[in-house]
Amino acid sequence: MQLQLSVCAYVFENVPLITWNRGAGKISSDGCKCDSSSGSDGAVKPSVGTHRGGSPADRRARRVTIREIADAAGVSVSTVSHVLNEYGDIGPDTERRVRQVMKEMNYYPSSLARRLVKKRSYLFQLLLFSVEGLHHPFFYEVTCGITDEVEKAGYDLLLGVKDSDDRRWRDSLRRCYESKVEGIIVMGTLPGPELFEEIRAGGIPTVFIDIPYKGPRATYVTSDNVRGARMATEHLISLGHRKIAFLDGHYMHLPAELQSQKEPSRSQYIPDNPITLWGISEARREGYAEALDAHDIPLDTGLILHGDYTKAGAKEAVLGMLDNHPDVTAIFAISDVMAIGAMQAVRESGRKVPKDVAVVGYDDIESASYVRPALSTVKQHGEEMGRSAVRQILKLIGNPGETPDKVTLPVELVVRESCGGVRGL
Amino acid sequence: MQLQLSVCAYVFENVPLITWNRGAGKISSDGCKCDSSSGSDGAVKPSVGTHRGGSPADRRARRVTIREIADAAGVSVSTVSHVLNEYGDIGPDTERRVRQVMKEMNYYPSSLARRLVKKRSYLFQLLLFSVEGLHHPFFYEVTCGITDEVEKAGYDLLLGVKDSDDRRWRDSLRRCYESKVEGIIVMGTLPGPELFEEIRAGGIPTVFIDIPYKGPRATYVTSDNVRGARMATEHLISLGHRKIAFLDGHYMHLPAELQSQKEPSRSQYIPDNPITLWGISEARREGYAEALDAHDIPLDTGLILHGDYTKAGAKEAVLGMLDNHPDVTAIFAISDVMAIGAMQAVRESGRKVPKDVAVVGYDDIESASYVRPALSTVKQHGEEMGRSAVRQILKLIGNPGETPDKVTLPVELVVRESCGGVRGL
DNA sequence: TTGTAGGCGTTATCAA
DNA sequence: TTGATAACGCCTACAA
Repeated sequence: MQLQLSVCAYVFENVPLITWNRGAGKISSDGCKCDSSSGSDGAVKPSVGTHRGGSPADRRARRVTIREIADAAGVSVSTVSHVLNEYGDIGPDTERRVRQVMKEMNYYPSSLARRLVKKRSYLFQLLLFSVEGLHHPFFYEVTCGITDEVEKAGYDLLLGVKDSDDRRWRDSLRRCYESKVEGIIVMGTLPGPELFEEIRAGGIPTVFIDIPYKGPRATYVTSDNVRGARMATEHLISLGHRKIAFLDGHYMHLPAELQSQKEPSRSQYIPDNPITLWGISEARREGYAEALDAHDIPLDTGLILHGDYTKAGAKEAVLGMLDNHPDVTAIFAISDVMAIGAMQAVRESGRKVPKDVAVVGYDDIESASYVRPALSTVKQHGEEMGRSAVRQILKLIGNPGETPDKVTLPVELVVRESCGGVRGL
Repeated sequence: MQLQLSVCAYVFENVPLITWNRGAGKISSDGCKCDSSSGSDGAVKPSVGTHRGGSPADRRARRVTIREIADAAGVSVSTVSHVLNEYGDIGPDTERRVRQVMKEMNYYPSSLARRLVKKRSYLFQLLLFSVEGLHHPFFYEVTCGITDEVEKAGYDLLLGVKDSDDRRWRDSLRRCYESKVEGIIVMGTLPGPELFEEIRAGGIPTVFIDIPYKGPRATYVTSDNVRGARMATEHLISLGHRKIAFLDGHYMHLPAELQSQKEPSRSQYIPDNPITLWGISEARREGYAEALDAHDIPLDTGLILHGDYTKAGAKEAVLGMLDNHPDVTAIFAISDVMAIGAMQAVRESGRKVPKDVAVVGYDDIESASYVRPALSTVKQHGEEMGRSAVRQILKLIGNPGETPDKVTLPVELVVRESCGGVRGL
């Protein structure tokens, strides 16, 4: 009863009868607009002759326009527009009256019209390329960061999710062009390198998240993957491990000639090259290699595994390795999901985590703190990455001409139980 | 080199010089539009006099318009429009020529303009209310389902995420009104019951996900929470348990007079009432009660705990209960996160899962299969819920007048290890 | 301080 | 089969 009452009160307050009457085809009690059938025009102000009858397929509720507000308030449309946009050049009582009418008539200016006339869409597009059955590790966090920042900047955010192996990704871009979005944020596993070319040709400011591509109007934000991997590896080293396996995911979409190289060197990262391609996978391997190098541990390519970013893939890879390299005492996986698969493999081989084999992951997904032993890992700041991506787009828009450099966010080593380093060795 | 080449090829193919030239302020080689400074008009067709100089702040790349296509192709705008919308009443060579020009000039029709004139936004809004530090259990899946279905229907999706305790949620709705979105999908933990009233007053077709509210233009999709809870509980019963605790989350935003009742009865679910409020929490408790009832097990209110949907809250609640009711042999938690907290509590109390205390959760989050013992749980079909939500909106739009009934999707009991029911007792 | 008029890039309605 | 023209709802000079 309580609730019922308040609902009614609300309706009466915000949906004035004048509107209802119009919608129902009755005679309007104010203003000057009449149905096309009735020619009587006894209104106070005839105003300009742009009035016409209701549109044909008008089954949905009529929307109030600025003109109606103007008529009802007895002022011109520009006056209404000026109070709407707070020009501050409208007389106080005029403004009051206009605002009053707007509220009474439940008026919301059409951003569609506004955008058209302003020649700006105030729209960003978030494009997520997802792999079937594989959660993006921090889509949720990134999304929260993006939406918040986008809203603060006065933009709206369009969301699109596409399967990475869906060949129709060009449609998504076409929609971006038709919507005239002012910026694009791309994340996930790309459907292919052609996307870069398309983005480049499109010319819309684009920020990639965790995808190292820099073009004329495109840049990226990522976290310090080299450092994160190095921290993880060095932590293991500090715990006394020297035979440390590296559990890789898969290669990014690199040009063919780079893909074939199994061991890309740091030199492939060419900051001056407008098209820079260097996957996070490579970055983390680099960090791993750096750590080993710094401690004079030779890099054994036999200890570099590929888990395809899945739990099952990781499990299989680790099981195989444990056979060939029974002396391995630690595994650094570049994703938590693979780390969890690795832990299962270790156990299935009859060993214990972390006593026999220590494991460190990457991402700090929710599960990392739930599994037992709790997974040590490298935490990225997803929300901040999202916020940062939006800020980069804003820069790209405000400063065409110069492309901001990539943003590298700090990471954090989260030591839990799986590396055996909580207290002493 | 390979890549470099293809990029260049692409640029040349799709961004014809004519456009570049214009952008650079040089003389256009075709068409009839000139810079405001130059008055020479030696074009083929003078066409209508709507030409004006470049807009003031035109630092961004000029967008090609339908008029320019028309001029370049030597036809009228309506002809281009007809080609664009496939009216099928254009001569084959005219059409070919127009299409050719569109491709050459890299033309993408403005959906902004189209939407304005069509008086339809082709926009849906997804509104997620998120609680700080609490992931929605299947936001990812739901989102995938929604985006796919939305795109199929020819709509675009606007995304907004708001903190549940953010008082500014009305802003999000205002933006919906200004964008003239045709439908809203709401999910998460609502900031308060006033939202229902606002949604109702707004009159935009709305579908809630897992929030049981039905109004004049609003309905909801959920999964069969009563059945899911009943299945989970009965599974426990079939395993021989009779002292089964129920680990609740918290109450939905119910009207005050309902909130005070600690034990809402089924009768509160009134399908005929336009405003139906019944949280998933209540539904699952109902299923739990049904199961007990069907097996003549008395419901002990002392076994109903509140974990506040967090791991820590659940842990604390279970720890307390284990003290007071040491005879409890099973726990049914209405979220996996709480189930995981419960398992930790059980262990900390010196008991084993599932030997001493069996645990079943709800949601089937990723972690459920990662924890040990792997968590038995009730799986909901998030993606399908998303798809379904979109379809309901489509119905609501196509059929104003009648509001489709709520959609209840089936659930699945996933038996893993935590209930001890994998093989025998 | 307020009003008039033109235009944003489409589609729709007629007319040719 | 094609073309001219009036909206769509708003913003913005410029005029009064």
